[in-house]
Amino acid sequence: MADEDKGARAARRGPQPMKVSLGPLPGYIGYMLRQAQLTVFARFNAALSQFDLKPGQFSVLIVIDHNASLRATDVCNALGFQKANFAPLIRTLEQRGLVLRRDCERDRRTQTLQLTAAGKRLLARAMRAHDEFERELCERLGSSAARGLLDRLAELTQGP
Amino acid sequence: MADEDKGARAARRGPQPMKVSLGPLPGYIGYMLRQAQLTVFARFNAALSQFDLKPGQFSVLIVIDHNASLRATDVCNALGFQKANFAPLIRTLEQRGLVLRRDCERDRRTQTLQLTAAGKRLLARAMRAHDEFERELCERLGSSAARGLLDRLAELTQGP
DNA sequence: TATTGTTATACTCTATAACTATA
DNA sequence: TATAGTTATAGAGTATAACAATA
Repeated sequence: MADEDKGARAARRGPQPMKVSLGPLPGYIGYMLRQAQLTVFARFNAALSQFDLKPGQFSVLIVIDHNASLRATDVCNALGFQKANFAPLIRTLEQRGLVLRRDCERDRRTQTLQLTAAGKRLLARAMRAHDEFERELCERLGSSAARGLLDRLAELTQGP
Repeated sequence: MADEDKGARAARRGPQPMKVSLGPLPGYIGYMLRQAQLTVFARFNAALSQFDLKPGQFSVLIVIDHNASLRATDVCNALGFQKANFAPLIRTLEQRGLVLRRDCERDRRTQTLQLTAAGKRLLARAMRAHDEFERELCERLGSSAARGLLDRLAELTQGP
């Protein structure tokens, strides 16, 4: 439908697509954080769509890659997962051949997690796509402002 | 359990609570945005718990309060709700006596939304609690840094 | 024909409790 | 007794499709 039609119809009818005021919401840190997070996650998913990696899966691969002999509990504590929710996530990654679970000799309740060769390859490719994604975010903000943003976000996350 | 016990046991056993490296994650805008949003929303819910208002409900009350003769579609467009998910939310607010839906004379498909007197009173009290909550966030960051943060978040939210 | 608002439904994320096998 | 990991389950939040009433 053309804009002229829409405007004309709105003028003659009563209810119409309104210009809505958000009031003080755009000045609220919580509201803006939420909007930004939704936007950035949507862009993340678009940028990494070819790898079929959601943010949570990507972060798990990174943490496993950066720590030798990790256990499921360690990953959960580091990333804030409930262990009950971690089980299906890691099973998916294992079934995709990205992660290997090896029985631990010293404690037979647990397995140590590591990336397979295929997992390392996929993560390396995903990291390149993510680095480009991150670079675009920083370009949008300016590199100095981007560092400042990370510092502010860390301050919000910390503490009581 | 005392720390000494934990440390001693960890030394003699194999697997232990590890110091886990997050690798590059704390340098990623998406990761830090998510952590900060989770933290801030948890604090929001604590600060407004006595009013039984979740962030989405609070934002709906604010938008209705700041716009005369709003329709459901307008609120959905402004706040990014699906209309199917808005229906139960606004019904809850109506049943709590906070919002009034008046049949629209000019378009009988729709109703105009407005706050009841009780809705205005509750929102006013919730706003005072939220202003205090926001003040604490800004204190944590410093007021100049807080303004900068809002600007960066707006830049992330905007555009393609 | 298009739009408003509703219901039904499904998928994801997240949270808790109960269970097993170990320790 | 306490811990690691699993399953089952329930609650949010979010998405689409189909529908009735109205424009």
